[in-house]
Amino acid sequence: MDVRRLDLLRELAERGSVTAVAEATGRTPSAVSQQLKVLEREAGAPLTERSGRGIVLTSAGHALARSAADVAIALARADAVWDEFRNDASGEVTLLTFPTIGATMLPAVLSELRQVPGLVVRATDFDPELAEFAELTADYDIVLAHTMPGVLPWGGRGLRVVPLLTEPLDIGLPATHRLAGRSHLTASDLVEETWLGVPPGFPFERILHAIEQQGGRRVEIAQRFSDMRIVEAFIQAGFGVAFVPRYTSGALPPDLVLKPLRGVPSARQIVALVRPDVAERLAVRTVLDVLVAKAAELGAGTGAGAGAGAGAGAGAAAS
Amino acid sequence: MDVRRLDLLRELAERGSVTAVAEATGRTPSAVSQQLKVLEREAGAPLTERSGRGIVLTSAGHALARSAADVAIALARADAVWDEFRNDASGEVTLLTFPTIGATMLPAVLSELRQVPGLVVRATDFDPELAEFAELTADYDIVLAHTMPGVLPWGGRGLRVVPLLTEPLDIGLPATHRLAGRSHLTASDLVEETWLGVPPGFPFERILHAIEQQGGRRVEIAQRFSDMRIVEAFIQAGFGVAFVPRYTSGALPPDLVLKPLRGVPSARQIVALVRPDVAERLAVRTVLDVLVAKAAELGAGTGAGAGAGAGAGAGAAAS
DNA sequence: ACTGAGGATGTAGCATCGCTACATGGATGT
DNA sequence: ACATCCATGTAGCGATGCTACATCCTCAGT
Repeated sequence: MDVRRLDLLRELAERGSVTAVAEATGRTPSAVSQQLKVLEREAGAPLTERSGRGIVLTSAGHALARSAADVAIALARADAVWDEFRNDASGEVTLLTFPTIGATMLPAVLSELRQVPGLVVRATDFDPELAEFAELTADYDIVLAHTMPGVLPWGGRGLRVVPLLTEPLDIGLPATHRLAGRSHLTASDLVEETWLGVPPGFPFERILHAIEQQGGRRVEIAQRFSDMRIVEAFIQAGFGVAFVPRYTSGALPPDLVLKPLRGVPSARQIVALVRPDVAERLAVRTVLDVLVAKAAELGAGTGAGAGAGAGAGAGAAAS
Repeated sequence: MDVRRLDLLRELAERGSVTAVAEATGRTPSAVSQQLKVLEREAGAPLTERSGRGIVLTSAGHALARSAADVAIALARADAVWDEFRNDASGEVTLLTFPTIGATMLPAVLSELRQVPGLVVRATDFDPELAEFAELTADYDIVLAHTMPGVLPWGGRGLRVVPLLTEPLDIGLPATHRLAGRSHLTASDLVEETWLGVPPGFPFERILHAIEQQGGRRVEIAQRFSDMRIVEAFIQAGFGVAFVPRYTSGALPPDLVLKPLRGVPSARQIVALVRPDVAERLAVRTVLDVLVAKAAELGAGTGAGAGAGAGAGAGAAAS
């Protein structure tokens, strides 16, 4: 049972096609196919079977791929222990962020990480639909994701989920709005309003549904944007009200006010998603630690607590 | 960090010399040396340093070797999971036994294991001194060892210790002996006797010291044998008394009687020693399970309990 | 039904890598 | 001083894993 071959099987389980594995590992599909064939011969049982144009893993294949993941973890841990021993957190860590947190928290995180010699963080932004977050861990070491509390559609995949922040979602209003003087708002205040929503499939939607349910009627959604900057601009311009995350919106324009929502739990959970094997890498854990710490600062600044285990070392976070 | 190279380092940590690793892995010393050199280059720090004719691991080398052991465990576990999946416990398991248990328990164990298709057990006997047991795990998958309760000189090495049996050590007397009618004996009964001992360094010695201490004088040791057959023959012939293990002596000659000792704890602990990585192998675990079960039968037959966790699956035993 | 695209898998050849065989050099013990 | 033991260099060979190219199969679109 060669490790490199097992690793290929693990990749196949994650990516689903020989071609994808080949691309991801910088080989030709032929090479991957050959190695899988050898592995199959060594294992003594069929691991894949054809399905339409592609292939799928047999149950035996899945079983073996699971073990392969454990091996990958052990191997990554060995690397990590070694890097710790040498106190060397160098290496490249790829990170995918969604826009809001990328704008507010990431600069501080990266500037702190610049202190670590040899550590290179490559960050990119992208605002995927909820379901896609997990898939992206195949291509990025750390994926920052946001979702509603209690809704964790990943995790079944064996991903490590590091909680960063539980962030309240306030209601953004123009300073001139009739509700702008209130200390807080309720569902019934808001069902009359025109809303700026998010594209279908994005996390915020559920809360709006809760408001509709409690307010007793459907709200009108005038526009749908995923980019907060645009939303803020539209709020200012009087096109409607919208959810605005309390901490990660950065400096708000003076004519835009945030009001907490009462009676409807409105918060988003911000987490980092990491594949368990890459979570072992010292460089990755270093980045995660700083993320957790900075997120805690952000949350502590206004009183609301961060997710959990801030500063406790992300390596110890549950799966 | 290549796994094969890490494995070589692990072997080096265990065996202590390049030549020994080369022999054990069926290569030339040159090949081993080259691979270690490459590993060192990859790791970026010296792993070994010369010491006289040979080499020793640096502290960095030890650290990495420890991780290498973890990787080996994960890899062996992957194999085991796979074998379980296929319900295939085939493979060769080498086993080293000391004489008494080899004569009484092993035949039953091996005949039961003959039922398992593809499983080949190669057993050898050898009665090493206490300290050597651990070293032998480098060359044998399972090493049956005996020691006094509480004395576990191994374990620090990271070996898995599977308890099989706690066996009382009775006093063997000729049927014609003045003490042969007693239901049990005490230290003071025995200090007057001429003894048949074991060679220095063998486990039984400590109990004899305890008897001397409680009896208030030194006993006379006429002969020293490690082989129980010889001891029994000498007891019969009236040369002295000796410790005789209660369960593992097989069919005793009619003119030899066993009397329990009171007041001095006299028992030996029989355990199986296994390297943690080979302990993961399904074939090895299968053999261990049968060993544990048969040992429990042996102990239960006369009322005294076996060590612990009989039949609970040896894989779960503590390290 | 025909055709093109996408995906897996064979075949031949080539480069890399890990091994052996042999030689070298330092440390040890007689 | 010499023989011995052990680690380590060097040259060369063979296995192994890759690429390039070709083939086959399935699905989708016209």
